[in-house]
Amino acid sequence: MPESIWFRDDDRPRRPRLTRERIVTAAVALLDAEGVAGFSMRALAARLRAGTMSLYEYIRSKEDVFDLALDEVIGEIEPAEAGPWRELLVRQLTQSRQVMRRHPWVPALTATRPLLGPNAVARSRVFYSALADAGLSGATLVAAVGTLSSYVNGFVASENTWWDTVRTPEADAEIRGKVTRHLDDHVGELARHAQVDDGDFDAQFLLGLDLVLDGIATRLPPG
Amino acid sequence: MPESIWFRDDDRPRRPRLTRERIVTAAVALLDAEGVAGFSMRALAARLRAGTMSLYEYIRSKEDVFDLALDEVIGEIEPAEAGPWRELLVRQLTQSRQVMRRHPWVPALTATRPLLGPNAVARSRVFYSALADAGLSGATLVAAVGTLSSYVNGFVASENTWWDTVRTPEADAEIRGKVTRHLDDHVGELARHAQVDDGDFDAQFLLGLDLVLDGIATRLPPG
DNA sequence: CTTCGTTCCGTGCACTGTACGGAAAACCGT
DNA sequence: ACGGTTTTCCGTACAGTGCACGGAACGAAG
Repeated sequence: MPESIWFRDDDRPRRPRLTRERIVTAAVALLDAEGVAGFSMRALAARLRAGTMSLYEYIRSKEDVFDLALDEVIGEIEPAEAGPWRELLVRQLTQSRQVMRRHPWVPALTATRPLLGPNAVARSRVFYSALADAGLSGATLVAAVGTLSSYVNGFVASENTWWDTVRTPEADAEIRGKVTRHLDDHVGELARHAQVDDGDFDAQFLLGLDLVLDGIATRLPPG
Repeated sequence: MPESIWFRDDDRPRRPRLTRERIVTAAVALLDAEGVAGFSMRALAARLRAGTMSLYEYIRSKEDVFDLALDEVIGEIEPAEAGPWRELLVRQLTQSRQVMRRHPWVPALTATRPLLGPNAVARSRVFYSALADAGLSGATLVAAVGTLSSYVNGFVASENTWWDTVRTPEADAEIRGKVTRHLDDHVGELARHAQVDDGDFDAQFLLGLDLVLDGIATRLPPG
């Protein structure tokens, strides 16, 4: 009795080789490995041992895949739960940065497309409600949230491009020196302590974040 | 006497049809008209009424063109001269935003590549010296500058993607409503005053900017 | 077994960036 | 005026892209 209920799996009456999930997972892996430039539908299909056009049963276009992959990795950010607004936001944003470092292609994509996926809006709500609880509302609330996410995005974007310029296959030290000298020549000693010098991005990140948070704090109602 | 000194132009003994400048100008125009996705070397060459491969006498790759076009439009930002640090920065950043609105492809490109062109570093120096004069230095100075440029980039990027989603050929109002409702459903009334509702980006921009500047102000030495 | 909807995918098309090598033109020394 | 060199121009070609189309293979239902 092979078709007995005990041997069937009614959760998935159809069991296609491909699924949207499998595609998205593979897309994230491919983007991690090759970057946006190295990403192609053919390479994605190859990774899944499938024909290229099979993918199009599950997604409408390459753009779709980008949107899905983006929301997928945004899902890796676990929403912070409770705590004072400031610590909560620091935790949340630190995690965001970690995710974007793990998936360096994220800032490039977020710059082009609106983030409307379920995970994105869920994370966004964390910011809104944290700051609303703290006492913000209206346009100020929107400005605060926007500023915070702009900050993470911008910071990690420049962090990534810095590693990219330095991590080029050859000439690790040579290029590093070249760029540093280039900047030194033109910006002068003002940027002496720029990331360029030491790559201490962790400290810089928290420093800038504190700055923004201080700005937000001035907008909070007294108490 | 056609070769008389009065009819010659000794400034340019060689006078090629193409020049790097002409290419860059055309590239900016093409990017303005078609966006990053619609930009191609063939289209660029066509705009210059030249063969595609002629371009490669003057630039090494498409990436080069992007870098040059980027620095070109950054040059449109006229460096603010004097004045109290805060007004100066507001002026400078407002101008940056205007330029990025005029050339909506800028945020997408800055997210990927380091800004090392002459105009970019010149503008960057304006920020550094303004804040240095105000009393910042070291890592705090770097953090402040980074935060400010992240803010403009991020703000305009989301501003642009918003216009893109809404300005889609068909269904101006329909899509607008769809997205608004989508966000309303998930983020709830917290974002009621989001850009989504009214598109009053100017006010929002200044609001967020003030927030960041307040944060910076807390780092200034007393006096 | 037939029918029908789903899944898979080979082929083809228009288009991309750019390597290569040759034609044409502009310059220079005689 | 003429040969040689260098600079400018670009046609062709190649490997790659996203995806439209239409057919094959398969599973479930009648």
